[in-house]
Amino acid sequence: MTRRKIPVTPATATDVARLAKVSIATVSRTINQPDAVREELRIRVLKAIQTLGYIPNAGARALMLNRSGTIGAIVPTLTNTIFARGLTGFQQRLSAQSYQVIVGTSDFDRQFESEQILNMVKRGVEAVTLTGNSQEPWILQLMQQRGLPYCHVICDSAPFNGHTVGFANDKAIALVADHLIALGHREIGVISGITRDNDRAAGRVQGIQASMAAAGLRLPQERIIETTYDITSARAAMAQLLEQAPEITGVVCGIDLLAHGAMLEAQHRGLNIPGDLSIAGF
Amino acid sequence: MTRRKIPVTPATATDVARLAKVSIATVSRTINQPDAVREELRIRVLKAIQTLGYIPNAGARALMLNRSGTIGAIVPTLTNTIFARGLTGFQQRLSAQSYQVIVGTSDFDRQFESEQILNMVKRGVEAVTLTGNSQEPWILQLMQQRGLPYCHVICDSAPFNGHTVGFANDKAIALVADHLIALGHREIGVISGITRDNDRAAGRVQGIQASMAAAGLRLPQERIIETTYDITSARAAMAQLLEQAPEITGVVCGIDLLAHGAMLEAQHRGLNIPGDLSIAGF
DNA sequence: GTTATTTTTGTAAGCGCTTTCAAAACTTTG
DNA sequence: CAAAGTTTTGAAAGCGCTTACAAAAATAAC
Repeated sequence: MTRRKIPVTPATATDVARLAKVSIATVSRTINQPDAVREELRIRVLKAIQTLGYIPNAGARALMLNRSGTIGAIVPTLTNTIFARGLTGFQQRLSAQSYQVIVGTSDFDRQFESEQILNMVKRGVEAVTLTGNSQEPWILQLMQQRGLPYCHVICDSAPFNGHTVGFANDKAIALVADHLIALGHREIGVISGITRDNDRAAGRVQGIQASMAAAGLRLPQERIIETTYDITSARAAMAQLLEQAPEITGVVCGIDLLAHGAMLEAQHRGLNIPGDLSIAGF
Repeated sequence: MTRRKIPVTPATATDVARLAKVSIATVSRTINQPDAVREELRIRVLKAIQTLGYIPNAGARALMLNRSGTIGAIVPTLTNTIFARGLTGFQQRLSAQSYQVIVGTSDFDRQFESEQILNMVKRGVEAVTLTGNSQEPWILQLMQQRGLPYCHVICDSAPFNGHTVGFANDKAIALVADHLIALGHREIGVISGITRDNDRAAGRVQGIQASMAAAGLRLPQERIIETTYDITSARAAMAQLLEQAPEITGVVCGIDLLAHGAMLEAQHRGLNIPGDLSIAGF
């Protein structure tokens, strides 16, 4: 079995230039503007690239061009399919423009989120997409000062005149609550995500509150349960809600996953849906 | 409202040095080895960094140190929670070592996967984790030649003596099939992921085949349905399987998601589980 | 065959950073 | 207080690349 020689340091443009007996500038040109190089030399260079297994160093390139070709995206978590899907689409779209996406997960923690963004800035991302609008102000200001474009997603307003793509979480879920009220429900509970550092979750609770207030209904604190986004916790939240407010006839959930858990728990308790209880997701 | 001055080009170490009236070397040292700088100067530099909003350029740093501080991870898709979870853990662990993870999705396409890896190599990742072992050989060889560490995950063997972390997909799922056979099932169907470019899926089908062969059972082609990983397709696959082989009494599914879909379809058809039909996931 | 024009190539500077090496500034010592 | 040792600092090189600019080569015009 022959042993292949392992070059410790990968070939650089200089190596290619030497082997092809051209200047390093010609190597750069054959890669970036092939038409500007006479065919003879171009072929020599290409051959040298081939034999050396040369791969251009994107970092050095970015340093010269002041363009990294990367875009950052912050999502709370990858385990929620809605974000995973969104990210996938984002990636595919940008990949077509030969941009690479750097993803960061904030895990619903503002401070950690800022760190991630800062890291991206260090790495020279050319733009950043953010989930929601509850970032720490300093990191947003930092991006603005640097003229680094960024965009808030899944919300309709943002500090510092930030761009947004999304909808009004409160208004949207209010429609759900309105519907439940129209059906005659008066005692309504809420299962929400953790609202701390999560403007989407907080906005939705507010929307429900607004809808109920408009209908002259009260939504006491014990009818609002916050929980993490997983089935088990959602079930527990539902259990707690039924414990604290057995009189409720309707439940509005911040996201579908929570509604799923709520339904499981209701089913487990022998409650009939929608006979005994209405459960709405979002 | 005062208008804040927007610096078009972010501050560099040189700017900091000028403002703090020290050499650029001292700036670098204050950041990387603060103890080597006299307190007076260090404070001056720190203050300058503050006022200029200086953020070190990670690319330039990587260029000098020949270390990018990034690690690549390729997964087939983010929409499968198993990968999303794995990635999250991976990220968190490496984040603690101040490494940043660059994720790429192959979408179960070898060629696209190679492109993603190549991109990572250009970007100077210090290591790569791969899902499965069915990468295109050239890209693996390329990494080996560069002495770039990589590791195959969720499998137990790999070309070119690659490192692996995982289990034998065929052996593992064979246990499932063995169990079904032990329960007395003789007519068994399989719902698998698309085996093309997916060694895990292929290995699992092989494992089931081996198990059945050992028991003297046959697994004809029409009892193996391949499908994409989503509930709707899984249901359709189950429908097709029941169509083509109504005599089956047991179904082994490549992953739990497929089993879920299969159960929904069975339920929809009024089949009793496990009375009429046994369905196993993985 | 000159000269003017166009195309192709190489030289060299520099992107923002780290680090060696030597000079400068302090501390000890005798 | 000078000599020797120790610590702190800056000048300068260079990581791998792109690109203005000038030099060289090829082509066109006379």
